[in-house]
Amino acid sequence: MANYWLFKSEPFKWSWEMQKAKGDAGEQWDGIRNYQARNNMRAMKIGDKGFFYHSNEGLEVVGIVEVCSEIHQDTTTDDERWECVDIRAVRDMPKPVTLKDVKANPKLKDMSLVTSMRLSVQPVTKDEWIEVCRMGGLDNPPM
DNA sequence: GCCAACGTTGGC
DNA sequence: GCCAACGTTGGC
Repeated sequence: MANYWLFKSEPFKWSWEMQKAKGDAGEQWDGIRNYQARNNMRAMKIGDKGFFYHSNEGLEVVGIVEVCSEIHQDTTTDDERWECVDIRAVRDMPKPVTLKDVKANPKLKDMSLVTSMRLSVQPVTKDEWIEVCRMGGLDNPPM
């Protein structure tokens, strides 16, 4: 069974458009230098789904991605502590879901996006996944 | 651009 | 192992 996640990126560093340009091959989610975020990636399996969130600018969930590799060394560093997975774009959110929308929804009050604001790779529960997808205009979310 | 939150580092 | 200093993240 798939698990669900949320990947944060500042769009001027790595945007949803750039992610989509990589197509089905995907791209490693590199640059993570935080243990909790890395541990979340270690827990990922191929086929897990995730939200792609624009932080700093946009502040919204703009798309859905899929984990497409096992955990491996982050090739942007020689430091063996830092590993990552590859992700590929699956589809756009028909209607991006903003942080404001998430905060305004009582069902999402325990979501990591609200409670662990600074964590850049977060777990998402199945209920949160379904709810955010619904808000984004996807009644039949990729599961 | 500011600043609160919070993770990491390093001296003791 | 504590905790102050420091650096980074990210919303506003």
